[in-house]
Amino acid sequence: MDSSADGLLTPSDSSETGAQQIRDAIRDAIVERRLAPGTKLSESDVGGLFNVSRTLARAALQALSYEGLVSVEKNRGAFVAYPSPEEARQIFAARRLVEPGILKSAAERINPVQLEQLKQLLVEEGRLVGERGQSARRAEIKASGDFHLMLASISGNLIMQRFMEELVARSSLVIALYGQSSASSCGHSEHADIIAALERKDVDAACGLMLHHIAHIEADLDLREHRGFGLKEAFER
Amino acid sequence: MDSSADGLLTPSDSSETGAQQIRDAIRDAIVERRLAPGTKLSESDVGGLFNVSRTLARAALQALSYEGLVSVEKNRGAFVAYPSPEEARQIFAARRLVEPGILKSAAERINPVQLEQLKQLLVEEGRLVGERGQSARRAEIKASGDFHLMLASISGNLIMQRFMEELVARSSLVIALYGQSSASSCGHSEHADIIAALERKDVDAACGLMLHHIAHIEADLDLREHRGFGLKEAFER
DNA sequence: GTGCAAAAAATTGTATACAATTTAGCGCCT
DNA sequence: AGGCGCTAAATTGTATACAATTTTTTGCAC
Repeated sequence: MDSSADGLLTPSDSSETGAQQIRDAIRDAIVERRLAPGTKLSESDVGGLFNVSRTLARAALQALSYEGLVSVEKNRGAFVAYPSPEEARQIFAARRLVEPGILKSAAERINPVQLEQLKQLLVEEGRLVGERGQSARRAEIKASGDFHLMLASISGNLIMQRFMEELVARSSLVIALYGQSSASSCGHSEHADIIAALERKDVDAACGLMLHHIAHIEADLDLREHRGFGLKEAFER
Repeated sequence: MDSSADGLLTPSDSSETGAQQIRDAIRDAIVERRLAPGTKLSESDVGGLFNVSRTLARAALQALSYEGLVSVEKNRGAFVAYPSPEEARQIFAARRLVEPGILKSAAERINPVQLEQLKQLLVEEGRLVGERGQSARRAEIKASGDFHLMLASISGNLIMQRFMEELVARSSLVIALYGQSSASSCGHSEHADIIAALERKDVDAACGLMLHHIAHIEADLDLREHRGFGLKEAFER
């Protein structure tokens, strides 16, 4: 099993092949938290790692910066994004703003096959919650996001789908930084509730549950300013 | 007077200076419809035009492709995006989904100064509607978009603001392709109505007016498939 | 040992060079 | 005249080379 659930329906970007693969690989590493926020991503290192020139490495990094997963600072290089608390709040505000609408749209268009796929995703997610180990944890993170992404896919709007991809990926970073309960799966049953509401065509309830779900994730965050002390502050008292 | 209203609050991208400027220049050209959809943007030409190497030209084009304003096809080059009718529908669906939420958020946070700026934007827009000539038309297009962008800026959410920038820019392309009444200003008074509702704190009314406004713009579109015949079809009857 | 300054090393910014692919032109055949 | 295949030109994909900037190291004074 590899990156798996990209089988949703990738926009088929059509641009250069090389940089694309690198971008995707790095993105996966960031989203699955194998790369910690703030990590330096030097062009030479990235290029060397994938056996390509700096040109492609740079293009990949550049692409990731447009998605907000990497921040490139002029003349200093690229780093895995380190979203500020304020940025974190805005990411979740955006999700609250957008996801009910996506859900509503998805509810109008969903067909039995898609509903089945959604449920399938859910049991997969449930299975991973049970399993133990780093690898399962990573897969669980991905699966949890894939639920939201699948809804966006069902909504049939590619633009919103891409936007959600960005938001979900960035959410992963935020949770990595500010999440408290290590179990990111706290919302697994909530996914089930949303599907149930969807199945009985109760759109309003589904939207309410979605908002509740997002709020729940956000409630697990500790968004006080500079929680990681700056080394000086850490020893000042 | 130059590109003017970038004074809103540009996210200050921080990446490379060179490519940025080129990207912005080309984006302006696309949004103001000096570059028609489908126009080929060869890397050499772009580079030559701005006196930089292909490297920077390519980076700029790449950046624009992430915004959906340029479509780059592998081994074939970059073209000013030519959104399909379906894509056009999705762009406006996204706006319907997102703009009421942004407006609501803006209404909660707006202060008198911002309200004044918004009104200022409106009179500026009104002035341009009256003027005649290509240059005024372009400025009017920009001003019309700036209204929506300013609301996003007031909402205080940088992520939604950037998303709206993308949507507004792409809308301009859609209107260029499928718009019927040449006057894109048909919705000028509607902007005023929205501000009026905003001023009397009637959020629901404002949202309703916004939806009406977007629907109004969309209603001016002729989204039948391949309205521009393919040269063969054009002479077949 | 600490602090500062200059030099060296490393890294990014940009241009150029070469390889791969597509597009256009040309001749030839039917 | 019209279509087919080949060659040449143009264009993109990728790597490398050089310039500019930042970071680290080194050396010296205190």
